[in-house]
Amino acid sequence: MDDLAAPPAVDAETALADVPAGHKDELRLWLRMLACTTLIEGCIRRRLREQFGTTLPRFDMLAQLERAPPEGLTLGELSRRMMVSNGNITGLAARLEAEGLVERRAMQGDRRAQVLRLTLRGRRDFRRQSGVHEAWVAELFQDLSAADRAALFRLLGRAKASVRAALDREEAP
Amino acid sequence: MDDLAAPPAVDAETALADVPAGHKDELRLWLRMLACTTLIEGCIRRRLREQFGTTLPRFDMLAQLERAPPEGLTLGELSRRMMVSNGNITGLAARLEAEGLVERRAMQGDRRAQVLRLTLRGRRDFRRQSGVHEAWVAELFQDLSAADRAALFRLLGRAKASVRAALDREEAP
DNA sequence: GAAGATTGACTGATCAATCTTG
DNA sequence: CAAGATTGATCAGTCAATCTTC
Repeated sequence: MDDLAAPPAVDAETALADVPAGHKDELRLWLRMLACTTLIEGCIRRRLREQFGTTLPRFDMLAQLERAPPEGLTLGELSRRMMVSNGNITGLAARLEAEGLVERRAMQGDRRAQVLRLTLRGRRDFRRQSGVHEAWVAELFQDLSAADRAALFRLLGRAKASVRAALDREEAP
Repeated sequence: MDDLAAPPAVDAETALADVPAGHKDELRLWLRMLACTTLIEGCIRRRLREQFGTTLPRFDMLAQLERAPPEGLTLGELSRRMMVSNGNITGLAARLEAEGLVERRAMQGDRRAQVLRLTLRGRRDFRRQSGVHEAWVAELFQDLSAADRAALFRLLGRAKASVRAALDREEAP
């Protein structure tokens, strides 16, 4: 049985009909952004599983490696680019290596580091998936006008800058 | 995409058969939205852990229950509002119940369903956390002008509608 | 049969601790 | 000591199967 068969009639943002005043606007903005992202992410995860038998983190790792320099990336660099922890990368890389989609080499000049590269099969698998994935995303946004998409892109850029600034303030007071 | 071995006529696949590959901007929009959300979520998760020793899913469940009717919510209703699977809710509720933040009752009239409510302690804990949480979010967006926040909120609403429309098309062709 | 909930196997994510190398 | 990577414990999340009740 599919637990998530019926799309939710109510989500976190919609359910926030009545929060106390204060910084309610920012909170509503955040909840709407989160709801939007969660919807898209859930759809893409489901389709990746149904149509390719894979998952989003695996797809992401292949995507990072595909657009990386041919010599590959270290696990640490992957960790930073994918914005996940180091330990997470270790396990993910191990699974992909076991399936022959990725290969690791010792980095010359630094015997602590490992460099990860796509194998031929990994590259082929990813290429087969990425075009379809791109079309899914386009389909999800198709009811949004080009002008709205452009405006949204720009505003998200500013939002990201605002968040990064806050994080910088946090660690350098 | 594989032109030859066309799988059975799923609507999604038909739609992406004729993709003229100009969808890079939708992909960039999605990746930026995801990055923005991930940044904020990571910050909030970290602060919840550091300052309150709790996690985002726990906080979310308490938040849903706090603004729910006094008789509480069923696990299924929580599942829909939090946009996570039923099985996930079961475990989460069990952990919160074990700590005395939440209590469950049989629903009268339907012996399949369980109703979840905040305990007094759960309500007190959540109230202590939620104001601070709201301030965190406001702080993260503080470099964004009120006009930009309003515009972003509106555009995210349209984006969400577009995604929901695509999901509806998917299951009712 | 359908719906609410639970369970089990699994992937994935985090942190804290550790090992190795620089 | 610092940095790269790995390990172990724990929490979350999914799906698929199952049980009970409607």
